[in-house]
Amino acid sequence: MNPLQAKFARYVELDLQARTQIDGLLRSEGRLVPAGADLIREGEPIHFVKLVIDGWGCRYKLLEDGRRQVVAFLLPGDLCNPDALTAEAMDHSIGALNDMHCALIAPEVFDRACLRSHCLRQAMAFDACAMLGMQREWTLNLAARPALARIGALLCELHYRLAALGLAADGRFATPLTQVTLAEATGMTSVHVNRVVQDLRGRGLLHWHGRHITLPDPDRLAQLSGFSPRYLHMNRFVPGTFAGDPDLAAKSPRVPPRTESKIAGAI
Amino acid sequence: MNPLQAKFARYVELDLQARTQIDGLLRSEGRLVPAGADLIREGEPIHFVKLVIDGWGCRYKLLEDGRRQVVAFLLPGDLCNPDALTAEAMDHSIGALNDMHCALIAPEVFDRACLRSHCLRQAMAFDACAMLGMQREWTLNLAARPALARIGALLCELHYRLAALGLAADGRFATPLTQVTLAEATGMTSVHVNRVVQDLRGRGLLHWHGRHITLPDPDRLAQLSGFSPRYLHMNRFVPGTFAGDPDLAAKSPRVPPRTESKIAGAI
DNA sequence: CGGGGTCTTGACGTGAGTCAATATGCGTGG
DNA sequence: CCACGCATATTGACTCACGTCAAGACCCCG
Repeated sequence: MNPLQAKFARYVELDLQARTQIDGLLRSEGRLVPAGADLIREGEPIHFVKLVIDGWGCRYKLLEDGRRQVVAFLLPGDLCNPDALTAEAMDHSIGALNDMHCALIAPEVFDRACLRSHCLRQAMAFDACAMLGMQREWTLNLAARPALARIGALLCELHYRLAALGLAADGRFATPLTQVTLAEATGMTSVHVNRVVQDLRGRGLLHWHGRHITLPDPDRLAQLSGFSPRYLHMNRFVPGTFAGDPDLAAKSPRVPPRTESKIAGAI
Repeated sequence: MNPLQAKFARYVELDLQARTQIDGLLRSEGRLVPAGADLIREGEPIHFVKLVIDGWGCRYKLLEDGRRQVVAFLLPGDLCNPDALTAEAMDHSIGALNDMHCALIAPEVFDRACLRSHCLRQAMAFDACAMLGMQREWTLNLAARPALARIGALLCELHYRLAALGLAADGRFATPLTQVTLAEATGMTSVHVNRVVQDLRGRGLLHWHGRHITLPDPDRLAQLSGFSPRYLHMNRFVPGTFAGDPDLAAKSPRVPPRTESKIAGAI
């Protein structure tokens, strides 16, 4: 099972037609991007739809002062440029966190595949929703949550996404993250990331040694961090890991309580 | 000229067919959402594609502690739920900042219009790029910029988007923003927003009285705030306001300098 | 065995939050 | 036309989460 198919199957049930088209896409030319290198840079034209097959990447922007801000993580199965046919120049850069295998898909090929399968089109639409949802959630995290919750929520999201791909089990997953990268993503200093990480360790919510992370109690971490996976739109995925509790799925889609606004109902 | 058409014309040249389809969409049932009310809430099903005709809205999420975080502003011509056919439940809420007129478009009608015009499809794709781009830029703002630049960049973006619609001239535009709303959007206290606003006033970069904002020197504010409109993808728009300088368009698409990474080229 | 990237730790500085009081402006009803 | 009342804006004093700086420790890899 390739990662794109694994992810898409979390959105909708894929029929044979869709799986065939996906397989077709996967047969595109491949590319190895070494750790630390860029897949594409801000301002460059977009020639291919790129798909992460293996390894992690990140979307980032450089600031005036040279710092870099990571605005998204790319995991296996993630599309780097679904908008190849539209946008003519990148408004951000994409870098590899570890050695990263990508498929380079000609935009026309990509488009044709979408035309040929309704399921695939649907899955792509879900994926776009999820990307926007993640970005919005990330905006909220940075704006509104204190350091501990911020890091906690990021770890929960990564864990959830990886679990959906079958790349995490029992709260454990391999990762190329460093505390510096985490700092670039959370808008904090690596020094402060370090202190927060130790705090999480102290609370028994995180084991992180080298290239492996374990979340011993994802539910508690999620609660502490205000993480709820709704924005990922993976309707067909309820992680076994997140609960011995079978009612989790039922409890989860709660609407946060709203202190009554002066004007009553929504439309 | 309706605002949707005005915006889309900044992405691509609209042919007659596209303009006809857009006019068709605009004839949908309308709705008035009073200031402070919600258009739709997190968790609710999506029945319509909604288009802001007049007034301002915002996307927001509520936090555990009751604060609300604004993650995007919706201006005339903005689509609230282009994903109506895909996502079954909202992962955030949409509220009106002032009295807001919306068109409620049946998803099938929306879809049909897109099918019938290639231009329209293209414009929609651009708009999706822009929405993602804005969200990423906003992520970066919150994570990496100090309060003054954060507010500056937001004001620049709003000004740019409004100017593209013809709703700002000479740096001046009408707005329902309050310092509280601005605080909810920038992840700051309204107290601190106030101090920053006064700082901006003191520097002669902002006039803000009641429901009108003027940016006396948008270029300088943009530079101070690190704002560059690339991420808005409005290729066919170079604001007169942003420059007596006709070379601005040529200068603008710069790639920020990159301190040489250990591993050389991008692909 | 050495070296660079990574992680830790401590002392100290500061931007932004908190709390709380006061002003200002505006829409409404008298 | 004026008075009241609420939303919004402003101010000052004090606190604190997180940044800065700098030194060391660790650890994997060649």
